[in-house]
Amino acid sequence: MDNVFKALSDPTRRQILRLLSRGEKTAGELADQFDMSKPSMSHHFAVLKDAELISSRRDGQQIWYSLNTTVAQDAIGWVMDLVERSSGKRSKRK
Amino acid sequence: MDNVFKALSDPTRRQILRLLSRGEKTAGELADQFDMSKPSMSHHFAVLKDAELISSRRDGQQIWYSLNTTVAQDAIGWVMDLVERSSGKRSKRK
DNA sequence: TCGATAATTAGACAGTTGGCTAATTAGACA
DNA sequence: TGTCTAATTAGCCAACTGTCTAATTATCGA
Repeated sequence: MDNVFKALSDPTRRQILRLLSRGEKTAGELADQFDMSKPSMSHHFAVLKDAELISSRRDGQQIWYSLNTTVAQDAIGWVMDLVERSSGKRSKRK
Repeated sequence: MDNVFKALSDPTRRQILRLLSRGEKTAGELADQFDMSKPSMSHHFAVLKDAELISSRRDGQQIWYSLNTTVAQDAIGWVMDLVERSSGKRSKRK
C-alpha cells in the first residue's frame, strides 16, 4: 500500500495513469507526451509497475503499458474505509 | 493532491488517520500509540496538516487533532475517476 | 551479421524525507 | 514569578527520490 500511494504522489505518474485510462500505450507514445528524458520516464514506469498500478508486455521492439485498475481500487478501498469509519464514529472521548 | 498522496504513503501516518477516524485525539494520546519520539510524531502531524487531511485546535496545554474527511474524499474521487475512465474506454489504438 | 530503433539500466547529483536529540514555546497553577 | 507539562521547532544525518547523460540490451530488417 505504501508503494501505491507513493506512486500516486507524483504528478507525472498520475498523468501517465490518466493517459493509460484510455487504453494501452507504448513507452515511446507515453514519453512523447512529457518534456522529460526517456530514461526518466522509464523510471516512472518502473515505479508504477512496482506498485502494480500498471502492467507491461513486449511486442517486437515496443513495450505496451496498460492500467491495472484492481490495485487502484484497493487504494480507493483503503481511503473509503477510513471515511466510513469516521462517519460511523461514536465519541469515545472522556 | 501531491501532498495528499504523499501523506498517505507513510504507514505511520495512515495509522494516525485510522486512530482519528474514531474521533478527536490529543497529540500525546496519538504519540503514545507509537514507538517513536514525540518530535517525530509531531513531524507526521505537520505533514498531515499540510495535506489538510487533519485539523487541529488547542485546548489549554493540549492540541486536539481530528480527521478532515473532505480531503480524503477528494483523493478517492481522483482515483475513482481514473478507474471509471478506464472502464468506459473505447480503444483509440491505431 | 550489421546498423537503426525502442527501451532500459547504470551511475551521478541535488533536493526531500523520516528519524533522532536538544532547545524552545505555550499554558496551567501555586 | 517559577516550575511543571504538552507540544513544537531547530538542527543533524542517513536513506530515498527525481532528474540527467552515457552505456547497454533487445529486436527488426537488409
